[in-house]
Amino acid sequence: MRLTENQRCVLAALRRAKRPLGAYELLERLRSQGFSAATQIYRALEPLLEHDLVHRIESVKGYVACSCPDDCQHAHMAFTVCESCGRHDEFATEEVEDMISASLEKTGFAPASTTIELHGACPDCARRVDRSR
Amino acid sequence: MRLTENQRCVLAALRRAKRPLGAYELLERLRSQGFSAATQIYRALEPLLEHDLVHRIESVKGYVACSCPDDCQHAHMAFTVCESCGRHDEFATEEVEDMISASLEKTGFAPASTTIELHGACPDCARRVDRSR
DNA sequence: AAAAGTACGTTATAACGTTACAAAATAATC
DNA sequence: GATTATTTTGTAACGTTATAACGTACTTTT
Repeated sequence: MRLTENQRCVLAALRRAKRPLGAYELLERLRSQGFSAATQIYRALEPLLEHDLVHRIESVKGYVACSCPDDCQHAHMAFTVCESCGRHDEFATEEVEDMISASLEKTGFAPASTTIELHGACPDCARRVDRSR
Repeated sequence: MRLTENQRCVLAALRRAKRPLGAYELLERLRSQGFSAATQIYRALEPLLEHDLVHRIESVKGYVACSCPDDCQHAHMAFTVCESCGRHDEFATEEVEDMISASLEKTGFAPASTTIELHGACPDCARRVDRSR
C-alpha cells in the first residue's frame, strides 16, 4: 500500500504515541506539520484503518498504530487498555478465535469484524498498586 | 433498585426497541412523554448503566436494555450485532471467560471490564442472503 | 495538452456527550 | 405538620467527536 504524505504523518504520530490518541489530539500534534482541520485527520485515518495499519479502540474513542509485523493477517484483533497508564497492547490468542467460533456454533451468528477490548490494570500498574498497599 | 420516572421511561423505550438506540434517538421517541433535552436521557441512562439494566454498545454508539433475567450476574457481557438488520443479542459463554483468563495468564493483564462486540450477519439475515444468490 | 481521477484545504454542520445552575419534588428531621 | 436537607428535574450553554459539501491542485492516463 502506497501512503500519501498526510497518511504517513498520521501513522508516524500514532507510532510515536504511547497510548491511543483521539483525532483532535492528533490534529494538535500535527499542526506544526501543516494540518489545520479535523477532516484532514479523519481522511488520512480512513485508508489506514481500512488496511489495518491503524486500529480504532472504540471504548476510548482513540486510534493506535497496528503493532503487528507487516505481513500480519489481522484476523480478529483484541486489545488490552490499562486504566491507569493508558498503555495498550494487541493480542490475538487462540482463545479469541475459540470464542468467536463458539458464538457461531451456539447462536448461528457469523461475525465479520469484532471489537474486543479489555480494560483493567497492566502488569506494571497492578504491581505498583500492590506495592503501595 | 428503585427507578425514577425518567429512568423507567428510558428503560421501557429501550425494551420496546429492536436494536440499539442512540441517546438522541431515545430523546425523539420520548418527546411525547415530556422529555426535551439530551441531558435528561444521559442522566437517566447513568444509573441504568451502572446497575447493568442497560448496556452501551460502543461500536454502534447505542444503548440496549439488558436481556438477562433480573438476578443475572453480568460478569462479562458480549454482544452480537447484525450489520444488516441491526438486531443485537447478548451472550456470555464459557469461551468468553476462557479468553479473559487466557489474557491474564499469558500477558499478566487483569481485566476489570470488557467491551466484546461481534459484528456480522445474524442467522436470519445470513439465510436471506444465501437464498438470494 | 485534455480528460479523468485522486488528494487536498477550508468551512460548516451533524452527532454524541457534559457542565452549570436554579426550580421543583421527594424524603428526613424536628 | 412545618422546616430543612437531599435528590431529581428542566433549561441552556458548552465541549468533543465525526462527516458533508465545496472548490482547487496535482497526478496519471490517454
